[in-house]
Amino acid sequence: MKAKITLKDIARELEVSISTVSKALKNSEEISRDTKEKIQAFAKLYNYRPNNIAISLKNKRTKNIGVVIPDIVHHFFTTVIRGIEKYANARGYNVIVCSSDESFDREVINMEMLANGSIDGFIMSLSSETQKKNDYNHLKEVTEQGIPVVLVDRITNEIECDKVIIDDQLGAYMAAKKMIDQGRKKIGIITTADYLSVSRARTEGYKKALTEHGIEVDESRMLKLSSMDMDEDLIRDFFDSTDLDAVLCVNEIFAVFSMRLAQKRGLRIPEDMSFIGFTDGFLSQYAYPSLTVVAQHGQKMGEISAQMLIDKVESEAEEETYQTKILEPTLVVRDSTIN
Amino acid sequence: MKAKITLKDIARELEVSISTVSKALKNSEEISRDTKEKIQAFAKLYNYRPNNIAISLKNKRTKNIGVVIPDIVHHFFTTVIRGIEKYANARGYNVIVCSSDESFDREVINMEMLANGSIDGFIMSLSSETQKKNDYNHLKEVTEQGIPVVLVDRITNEIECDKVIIDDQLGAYMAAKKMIDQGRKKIGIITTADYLSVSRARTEGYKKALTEHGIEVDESRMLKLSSMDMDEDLIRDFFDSTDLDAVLCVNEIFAVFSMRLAQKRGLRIPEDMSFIGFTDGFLSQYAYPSLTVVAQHGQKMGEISAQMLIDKVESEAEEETYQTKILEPTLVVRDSTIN
DNA sequence: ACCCATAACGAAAACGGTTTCGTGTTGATA
DNA sequence: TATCAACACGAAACCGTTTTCGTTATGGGT
Repeated sequence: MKAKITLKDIARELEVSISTVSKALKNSEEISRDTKEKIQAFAKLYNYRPNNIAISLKNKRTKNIGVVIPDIVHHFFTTVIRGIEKYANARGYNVIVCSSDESFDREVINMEMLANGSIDGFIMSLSSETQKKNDYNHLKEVTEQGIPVVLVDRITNEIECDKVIIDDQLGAYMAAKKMIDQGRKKIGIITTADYLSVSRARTEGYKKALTEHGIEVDESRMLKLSSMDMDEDLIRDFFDSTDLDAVLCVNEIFAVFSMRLAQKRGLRIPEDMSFIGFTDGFLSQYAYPSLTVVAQHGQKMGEISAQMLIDKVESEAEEETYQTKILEPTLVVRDSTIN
Repeated sequence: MKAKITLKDIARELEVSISTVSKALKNSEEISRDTKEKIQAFAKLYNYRPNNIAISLKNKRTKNIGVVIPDIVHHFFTTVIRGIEKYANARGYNVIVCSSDESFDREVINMEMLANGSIDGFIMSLSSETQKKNDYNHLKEVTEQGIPVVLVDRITNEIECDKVIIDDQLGAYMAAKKMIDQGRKKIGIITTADYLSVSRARTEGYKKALTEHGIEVDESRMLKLSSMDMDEDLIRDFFDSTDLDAVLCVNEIFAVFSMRLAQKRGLRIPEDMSFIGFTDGFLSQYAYPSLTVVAQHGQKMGEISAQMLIDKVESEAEEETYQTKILEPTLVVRDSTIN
């Protein structure tokens, strides 16, 4: 086991000072050709690498960014992470991932763990519990310390910071309109409670599309689940008690499960009933029939978030200007809708 | 913006020395009751938190663990990450996630980025390119520096370190046997090239089950894709040219896609053809029909890896003993097989 | 009055770098 | 020969902690 070599080791071995070694390795003009070559050769030979921690302490820059998301396993969030990771790595940053598991407490704990020097900034998506409690003091504390934050997808207006979202309302509108254009009249929606920013927006888009096209919004056609977790019984009851010819779902799991329910009842998809979900994941692609979805471009959102964050981290400027980037969703048409 | 407060700030403000503040905050017996109370109150008031980076530099311990995996979006790996993150967090560690994207170069770069003090140890799953090249010098360098490594799922015998895998051969054996017990005779397998440790083991398990039950292994019933990426055309050709009544697939995507192909050809599942995949993800649960799978218990694997790593990191002992933990897979029977 | 243990605190080194500011040695110039 | 710039390098501060090892008082014991 050969231990890591430090500047001090090189200095001792070559009988020069630490500063000389440091400068030589940075190819400083201050050091003579001979000395530089000697030191650089020695460093190469012993595979010298500067200690990141020491550099972080000196620069007060860690080149780490903290990512706090509600769920690592959910497809959408994994694509966001991939986007963040990809962009961040390209700029020499590492990504520390923490899952809040939709829990307020875990979100707070994770942020506190990271906020004491471990990271240069946060990218986060609020846990459902946080959105429900509407308590953002942990975010306020962090921003007040001057740590940049980018909120992505699940955001709040209570915090002033950069934000990246897709236009959920437009996405739902596009989906509902697609169904309307296909002649559907009895369009249902399976969504979650309104405290989730994205669900609220999607529900609004759905309503807007209906009213704009002269279809009355019927509350009995709207199922609001209490969380993003699957509740098979509630969905079953909903299908039993409601007469529908199209269903919009706020995620792909609800949609695919609903399709199976419909199929088991002998309905043909999309002839008898059409389906559209949110999130363009494997489930949608490989479901049978394949699912038409509103694609959220998670990877793109991740990349943009990372870019906004790193730009802010590296900008000297003290300007307190924040922007909200709104991406346009895309309707990916597959076999669960006509056409 | 209230900047972070340091020991020095407290010391200056209270007109004591830095050492006194440090000791007082650790409730050292050396410091008088009065002084401690005063300092602790002040620290609480100004919300003092020690700087992690400084502590890391001092202790040569970061409380970070580096995770390098081939793909963040793949369901199995996300469950592994979740397990790691869950366990690590409970023990006060953070998780730095890097994706190698199945690329050797990215794997090397990521490890080098992290190996210079940023982490206390690695948990990794080899990229397919690495397994193909069979080049593990980057791992050797890291272990030689005394950085603990735990390999998970995609492992190699070339490196001595702790390992966590599931018994892939057994998993495939169980799956094939299930099909045989149901009277299937023409059992195919869709797998990937043998350089992937897991695929090799699965193929062996499949062969073993067949030969043990008097079924001849027919190479024409074995499709070996060059990578984990979906190749729709090759699978289509395979189905066109091969007479099968059951198919084992090394992941759930291959399986679900294959099921759709079979369905499109008018075959009934599981009556005419049965399917079993690996990885118990959403796809398997919500496919139609739902897919029987060999569950790999990714989260459990992650937790165990994290435990092994952290135990090693925190153990003073210089013992060079490594263990390989082999988990048993579970067959999750659903509707793509009879029963 | 002297010795010494003890309590309470501070100085300083250390972790591994970066960077500013000397400083001693050249050689050229006036 | 005195002056001075340029060159090549070293000393030391600094980032924020922890920790060892003093160093003062104070008071008790004799």
